[in-house]
Amino acid sequence: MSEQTVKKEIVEPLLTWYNAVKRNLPWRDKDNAYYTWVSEIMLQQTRVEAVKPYFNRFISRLPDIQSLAICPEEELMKLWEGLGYYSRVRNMQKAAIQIVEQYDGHLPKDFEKLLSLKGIGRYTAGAIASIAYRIPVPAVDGNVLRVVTRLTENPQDIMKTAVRTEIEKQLSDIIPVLAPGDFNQALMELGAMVCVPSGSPKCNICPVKEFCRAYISGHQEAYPVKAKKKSRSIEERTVLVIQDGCCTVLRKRPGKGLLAGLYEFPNRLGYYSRTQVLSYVRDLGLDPLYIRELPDSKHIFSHIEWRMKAYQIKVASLDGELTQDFFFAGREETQQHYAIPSAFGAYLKYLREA
DNA sequence: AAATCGGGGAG
DNA sequence: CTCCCAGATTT
Repeated sequence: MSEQTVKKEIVEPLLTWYNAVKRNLPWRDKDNAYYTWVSEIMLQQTRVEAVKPYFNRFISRLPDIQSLAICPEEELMKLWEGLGYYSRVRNMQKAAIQIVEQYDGHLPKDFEKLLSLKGIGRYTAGAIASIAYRIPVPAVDGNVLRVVTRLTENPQDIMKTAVRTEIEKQLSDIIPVLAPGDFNQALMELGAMVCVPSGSPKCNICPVKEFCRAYISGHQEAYPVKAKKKSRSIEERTVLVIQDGCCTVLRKRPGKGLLAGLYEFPNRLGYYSRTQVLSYVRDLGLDPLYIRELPDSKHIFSHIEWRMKAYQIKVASLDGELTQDFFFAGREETQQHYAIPSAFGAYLKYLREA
């Protein structure tokens, strides 16, 4: 027996429930498509609570698409520092430039045109179109996939593209023309607050439980179905906090790959001994005066885990140039201008000991 | 279709 | 620990 489709009867109770209990979020009900865009990019794979402190600061500094388009890279990355998935903000700036050039600085009021912009996929295009412009298109994120697979007891793997496409089609058939944005947000709000991903869903307070096959059968926890993730690989690294009288050595990471274009303490793959570290520091053109070990730390990315051993090395003040991309930076200068990812968070405190 | 890309909170 | 989060892009 094939799974049934999501019922049109959920629309009204869902909208009523949403209007009664929705959270007051900084980007919600603001009638500004740019705010919707920024919030949706920040919210990709990121919890509402994590986004809150970033959103207002970002909007204050970059209040419109034009200002985003011309923002210097260092400042842009600093605004995103700690939020992760840094290509999101780089893509957003590329799109902003395109919007200024092609659309007179206004987000296009068209799903396909939104979809063609950098960093805007099917979910985000649907969210902006429906929330900011009342265009009746679905916006299927992880919340919606969970809610809908429970409503319909859909046993398919939600990671498969075909499943999401099918759910988009089902939702397209019931999405209310008068309030598409509220409907999409209501599904997401329900997923975040009631039909939750961790722990038991709060079916007792669900406005659409009577239309939910999983609730009726008591199999809520069986959905959504999702293939198990591949396990993370482990990388052993040695992190170097190299300092003269005032400053600490930093490096700008390559423009592609992990943490692209962010700043970091010099670090090497593998665990180095003191002797190996001193040899490496001399190779950089520096004159080490003394060395001590710092506490180990660990950082978990989505697909890699760094296990870090670290050293603090005092070096003589330098006359000439450092090799490669390395440079000395003061503490204040670093905090103001250089975005350093959380992976190095355990060693930021030593910036002050330069 | 699978891999890459961050960081933090919940259980 | 594992899993997930208002996913998109690259390979």
